[in-house]
Amino acid sequence: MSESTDRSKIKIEEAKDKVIGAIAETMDLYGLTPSAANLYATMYFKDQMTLDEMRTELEMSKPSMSTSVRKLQEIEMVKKTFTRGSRKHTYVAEKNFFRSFMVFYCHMWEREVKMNLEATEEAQEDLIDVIKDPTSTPEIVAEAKKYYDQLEESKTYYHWLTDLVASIRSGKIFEFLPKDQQD
Amino acid sequence: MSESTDRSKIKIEEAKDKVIGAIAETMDLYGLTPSAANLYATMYFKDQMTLDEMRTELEMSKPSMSTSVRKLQEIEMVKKTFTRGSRKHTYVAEKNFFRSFMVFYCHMWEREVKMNLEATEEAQEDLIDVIKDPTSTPEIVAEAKKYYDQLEESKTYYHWLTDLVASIRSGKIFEFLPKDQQD
DNA sequence: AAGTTTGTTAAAAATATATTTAACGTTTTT
DNA sequence: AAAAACGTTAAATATATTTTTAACAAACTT
Repeated sequence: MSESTDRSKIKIEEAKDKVIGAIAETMDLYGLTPSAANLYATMYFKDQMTLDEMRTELEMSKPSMSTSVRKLQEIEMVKKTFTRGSRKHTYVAEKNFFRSFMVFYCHMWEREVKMNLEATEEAQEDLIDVIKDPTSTPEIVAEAKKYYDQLEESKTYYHWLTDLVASIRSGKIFEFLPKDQQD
Repeated sequence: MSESTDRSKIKIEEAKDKVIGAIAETMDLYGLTPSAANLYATMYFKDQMTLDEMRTELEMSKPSMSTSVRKLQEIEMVKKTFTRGSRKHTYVAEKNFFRSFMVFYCHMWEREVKMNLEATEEAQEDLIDVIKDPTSTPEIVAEAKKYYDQLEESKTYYHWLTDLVASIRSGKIFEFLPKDQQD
C-alpha cells in the first residue's frame, strides 16, 4: 500500500472525526453521557456495529457500550437489526436528523405538557376551592384569583406546544417550512 | 387571624408548590442545576426578589443564589430590575413561556447549526481533496464520495433548523400555529 | 455435559457537578 | 474613618454521575 493511499485514508478519518466531534458535543448538550454521545456520532458513519466493534473502536468497556446503546435505543437514535449467521447483536444508527429531531423533541415536549398541565390543573382546583370558600377574606380571594389567572394564561403555551408536536408528528409543519429550502 | 384564613393560605401555598415542583423538574431536564431550577420556579410566582429573599425562601446559601440567578440571566429567564431606594439588586422572572421557549431553543439550535455546519463543511473540503487527488485509488475515492454525499444530505436538516429559528424569532410561526387555539 | 461466547447486572472506582463555607473587595452608612 | 451591608470569587465539601472491573446468566458449540 502506497504512502499517498495512507495519506488519503488518514485524511478521510480526519474529515469524519471533525464531524464526529461536533455531533458528539451536540448530543452531550442534549443530555447524553459522553460515551453514548461518542458512540452515536461514531455509528453515524457506519453501516452497522456490534458491541465488540464499538468497544474496539471507542476503546471503552463493554458494559459502557451496552448501557450506551440501550439508552440510544430508548430515544430511538439506534435500532437493533437482525443479522443472520452471527450470534452478535448488530445495531444501526438513525441517520435521518429530521427523524431524530422529531422523536427527541416530541417526547420531551409531550412529557413537559403532561406534567406541567396536570400540576397546573390540580393547582387551579385548589385555588377555586379557596376562592369559593365563604370564610376566605377578600385579600386571600384576590391572591388566589391572581394565581389562577396566571396559570390560566400559561395554559396557552402548553396547548401551543401540543399543537407543535402534532404538526411535527404529522409532517404538516413541512408544508409551512419545507425541507429543501436552499441556504 | 382565623384558622380558616390559615387553611386558605396553606392551600394557596400547596397549589403554588405543585406547579413549582413541575416547573423545576422540567427546567432540571433542560439542563439547569436543581438550585437554579427551583429558583426560577419560585420566582415565577413572585413579582420580584432580592438575593436575600431567595436565600430565605429556598433555604440555600447566598453564593448558590448568586450563581443561579446569573445563570438564569444568561438564558434570559430572569432580568435584573432597577429598584430605587434599596441597595439590593432585584430580579424578575420571565413569565411568558413563549419568550422563554424562543430564547432557549433558538440559542440552542443556532449553536448546533453553527458548530455542526462548520465541521461538516470543513470535512467536505477534506473529502474533496481526497476525491481530486490523482494518486487516490478508486476505492478511496468511492469511500470519500460516500461520506461527502451523506454530509451533503445532512445539511438539509441544518438549513431547515435555521429556517425554524427564523420563523420563531420573527413570529411567523404563529401564523401557521396560532397561540390561542383552544384545547 | 463441559467449555465458550455473548450480553447484562452489581459493586467499586473514578470523575464531574453542585453547593457551602470562608475570605475578599466595593459601596454605603454612621 | 470605621463599621456594616451587599455581592462575588475561591477553596473545600458534599453529592451525583459516569465508567470500569468483576461476577453472573443464558445461549450456543463441541
